[in-house]
Amino acid sequence: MNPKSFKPFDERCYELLLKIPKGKVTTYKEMALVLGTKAYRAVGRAMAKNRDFVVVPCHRVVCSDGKVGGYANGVDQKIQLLEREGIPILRGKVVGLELVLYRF
DNA sequence: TCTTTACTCAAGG
DNA sequence: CCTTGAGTAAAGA
Repeated sequence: MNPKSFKPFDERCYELLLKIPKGKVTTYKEMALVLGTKAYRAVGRAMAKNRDFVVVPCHRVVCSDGKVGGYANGVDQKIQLLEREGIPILRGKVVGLELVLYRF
């Protein structure tokens, strides 16, 4: 067994996402950091292709700037979901990202 | 191999 | 606000 027998990159993202409690969010950057990579894009890309808008709370992932980023089901939908969980969003950006940012 | 992509950072306009 | 360029990793052609 070699130390490189890691699960698919996508699966890693999902596991992390599932750890995010309600009312909290994470950034693509934090995800990549925890996964031990710097390919912030790979994280977002994994979501885009899977768009687990039911299995995985990918709507709780935003940009490091607090910008909502994107959503396979529609960015507007993502914003509604976040606001519903108690996360205020203004002009497509999370208000007080640090306050709702879940750190692993 | 090349291009595109739900990213990020830095720099210039 | 915008675009470039560089860094990085995965999917598709």
